[in-house]
Parts: sequence; C-alpha cells; structure tokens
Amino acid sequence: MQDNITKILKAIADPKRREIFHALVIASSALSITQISGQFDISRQGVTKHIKTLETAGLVGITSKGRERFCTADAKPLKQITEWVRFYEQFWDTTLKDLGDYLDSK
Amino acid sequence: MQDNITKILKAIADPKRREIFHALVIASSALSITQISGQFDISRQGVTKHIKTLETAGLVGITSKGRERFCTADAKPLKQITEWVRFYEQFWDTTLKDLGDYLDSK
DNA sequence: AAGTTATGCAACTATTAGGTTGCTAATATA
DNA sequence: TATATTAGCAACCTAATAGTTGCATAACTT
Repeated sequence: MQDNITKILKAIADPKRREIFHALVIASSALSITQISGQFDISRQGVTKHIKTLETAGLVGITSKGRERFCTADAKPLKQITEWVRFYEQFWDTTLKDLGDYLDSK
Repeated sequence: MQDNITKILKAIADPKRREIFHALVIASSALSITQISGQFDISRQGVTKHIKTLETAGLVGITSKGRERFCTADAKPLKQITEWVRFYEQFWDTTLKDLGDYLDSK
C-alpha cells in the first residue's frame, strides 16, 4: 500500500478519526464498535471503516471477546511523526523574510 | 474549508508533497515552479497543485518576481503537529497489554 | 516585433475516501 | 428454541485527490 509514516499521517489527517482516536485514548476501558459509534454521528459501518484505518496505522488495537470487538488506542506510532517533524525544527526560525532578502539580492 | 491542523496534516500526509517540502527546506535558495518540477517526475501543473496545498497549509511561501514564482518552505506550522502529538506522549507507554488485562478481568 | 519561457486556469480522467444501506453470520438472552 | 444484539461484508453513492493535457497570458530575449 504505502509506507508507515504515510499511513499514520493519513489516519490522523481526518478530523473524525482524530476524534475517535481521542475518545479511545481517554476512555477508561476498551470500547466496542457499537459503543464508539454511539458517541459519534456517523453509522456503525462508518466507524468500522475509520477503526480499520487507525488499526492499519497501528494506532488502534482490537481484541475480540465473544461477539464484541474491543478497541484501544495505541499512541506509540505517533512517535514516528514526532521524529519526522524533528528534522524540521531547526528551520522553524527561517522566516519568509529570507525569501525577500534572496529576491532583493538578485 | 477545514481547520488549520487538518490542512497541515493533509498537506504532509502525501508522500510527494513531503518530498517537495523537503526539497524546498534544504534548498539553498528559493525555487521556481519550473525548477521544482524539474526535480520530480510529475508535470509542472501537478507541482503547482501540490504547492498550492502546501501554501494553503502555510508550509510554503510564494513571492512573484517577474514571470517567475519563487517558493520557500516555512516549517513553523509543523509546530502545531508537535503540539497535537504532545498530549498523547503520556500514553506512549500504555501498551495493548492493558486491553488484555481489562478483558481478562471481565 | 517575433519567438521563447514561466505560469495560471479550465476541463477531463482515474482513483481513493467517507459515508450509507442491506444482508448475513455469530453470539447472547428470554 | 426464538429473539436480540454485535458486527462483518458487499454494493453503492458522492465528493475529493492526484494527475493529466490544452490553451491563454504575461514577461523576458534576440
């Protein structure tokens, strides 16, 4: 499909998925698909799809118990995002003023 | 359209846009659209679209000089991602084992 | 002035994404 | 056993994305 960091970024790039992920993170216990969809204004199937995307990115773990599927968040993959961003921290103070300076010098 | 963090995350969720952004960050000077498209295997228009997405996210600044449009990267919006992730750092060590424990206790 | 270069804009195609509904299977409960 | 509940799967719709080509325009060059 695509590389890991892309999967993770795409997973959290969707606002509804960020909401679902957040709900799972702060939940005191694992939540079933039905429990999750009760908290959001989309259908159960819609939630299932989002969960699948999050699971593929490693951000959600699922364990079946009887007919239910319990989901928990796993924040660890977010480390990869932090690592990706870290390289660019050194450029945070490179303002766009530099572009103007460069162009003026031409 | 959508909120800022979503724009930023969507912008960098695409691998080609990350490549373009990276090329602009490490470039010693501002690059024109044509110069950028010379480095990638997509058309100039394709690059223009990606640049527009990056610009909308605040990750690229553009200044026109004559008929050319010079682009520079601006890493600052990435701070917002770091801030978003920061909240979840406290959960990095909450492993999926907790899910198993929870289910066993039921 | 004529030609070349840099770019934007519009239209089009193909693929992916977000979301839905309907149906089936498996598990729990009465 | 009959019924409720939980959920997966498949099909479908619509909107958004990534990419293309063609054309028009503005700005340099000769």
